[in-house]
Amino acid sequence: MANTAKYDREQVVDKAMLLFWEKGFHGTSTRDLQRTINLRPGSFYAAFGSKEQLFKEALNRYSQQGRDLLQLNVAKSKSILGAIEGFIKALVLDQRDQVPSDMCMLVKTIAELTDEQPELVNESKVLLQSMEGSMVDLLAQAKLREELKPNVDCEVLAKKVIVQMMGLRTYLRSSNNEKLVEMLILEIFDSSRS
Amino acid sequence: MANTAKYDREQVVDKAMLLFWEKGFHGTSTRDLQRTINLRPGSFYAAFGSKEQLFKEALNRYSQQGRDLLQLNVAKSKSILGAIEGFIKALVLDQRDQVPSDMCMLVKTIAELTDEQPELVNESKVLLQSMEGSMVDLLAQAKLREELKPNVDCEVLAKKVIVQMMGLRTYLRSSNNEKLVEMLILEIFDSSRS
DNA sequence: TTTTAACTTGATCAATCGATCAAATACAAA
DNA sequence: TTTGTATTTGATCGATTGATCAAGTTAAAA
Repeated sequence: MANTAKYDREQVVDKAMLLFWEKGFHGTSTRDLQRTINLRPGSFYAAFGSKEQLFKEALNRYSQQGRDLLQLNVAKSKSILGAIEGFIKALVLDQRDQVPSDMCMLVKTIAELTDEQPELVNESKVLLQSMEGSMVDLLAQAKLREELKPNVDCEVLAKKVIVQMMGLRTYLRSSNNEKLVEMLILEIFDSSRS
Repeated sequence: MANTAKYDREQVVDKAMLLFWEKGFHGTSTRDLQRTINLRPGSFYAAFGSKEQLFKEALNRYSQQGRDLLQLNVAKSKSILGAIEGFIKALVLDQRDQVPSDMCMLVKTIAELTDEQPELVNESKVLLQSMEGSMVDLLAQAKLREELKPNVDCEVLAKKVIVQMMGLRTYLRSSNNEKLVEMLILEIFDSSRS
């Protein structure tokens, strides 16, 4: 009936995500994008509608990658807390030289954008909430396994973990002090471990 | 000998700073700026040279405001730790409805910009370092006054405080959870107080 | 093999970007 | 009051922005 697209949508979104992650929404031009993903304007707008919609898709792709990394660490670690620590270390330190920014793309987005892009700000907030939810679930499991003190509030602890991750990644970007960041990652659960 | 400028440079930089703080470097156009500070292009470029130079001046103005707020809290508080807590509360919570963003302008800048604006990224890092230095000095005073446990490393604690501030302001932006943030501010010195 | 609809391509749109400049204006010094 | 110069003004620069579109190309369905 018709011609078929010659590009792989997943690969394209992935490349766009990396560029957006590095340069931000306003710092990335549609021509940057089109060159990076090797699509001419017609194909670009037929596939994604607008720069904003592609960014939204990139946010979700980014978030999915984060979930995958967390799942990977849960699978390969014996303890839940060890898995979370491994996840944070991998995300914040080990992946450093393989990704375009030290900072979380969702954080970069809520930091950069205003009410002029409400959908993108909101999507980032929702995805961060979702990550916090996954953290709550894992900590609840850790509590069942008696890895945590019985009086620990998992929802509060999850929020603390997210706050630490946000702070540590930002601090790493500003100071490049890996030693300190590694130390503080290991301290996250210090007062909650059983 | 000549005509004299009709604008107050400090007021102009202050207004520009607020706009940059809200919308970021790429999100703020020179026309936005010129309208906000009521200067025509000629005066604008005669006074500041470029958008980038004005942004740099705005960063320093922002940083000076932060130092002033810290100094104010030191002056009106009996204890050093109380002063730092008061400063953080004022900055993160009380000022919320009077400033254009929940987040630190220096953090927003290092989050948004790349090697394409090395001077602005570097200036932000330097100013953050300077704030950390002030924090070290205050904590050293607190230690002398025996507000801190004798084994506390002031330089490490200062870094922890900065990490917390970065994390908490970002988390507040993403979740709007003032209650939690207030609680976590009060916990910052929990394990260091004598 | 022909048809037909989806996809690709490159030119191009109006709007806006950061920045420049000549002319008009205004004020301090002579 | 006149002179000289710094400032102000608005037009305008070339480049780039996000996005549109018609023409050309491709491949699945008939």
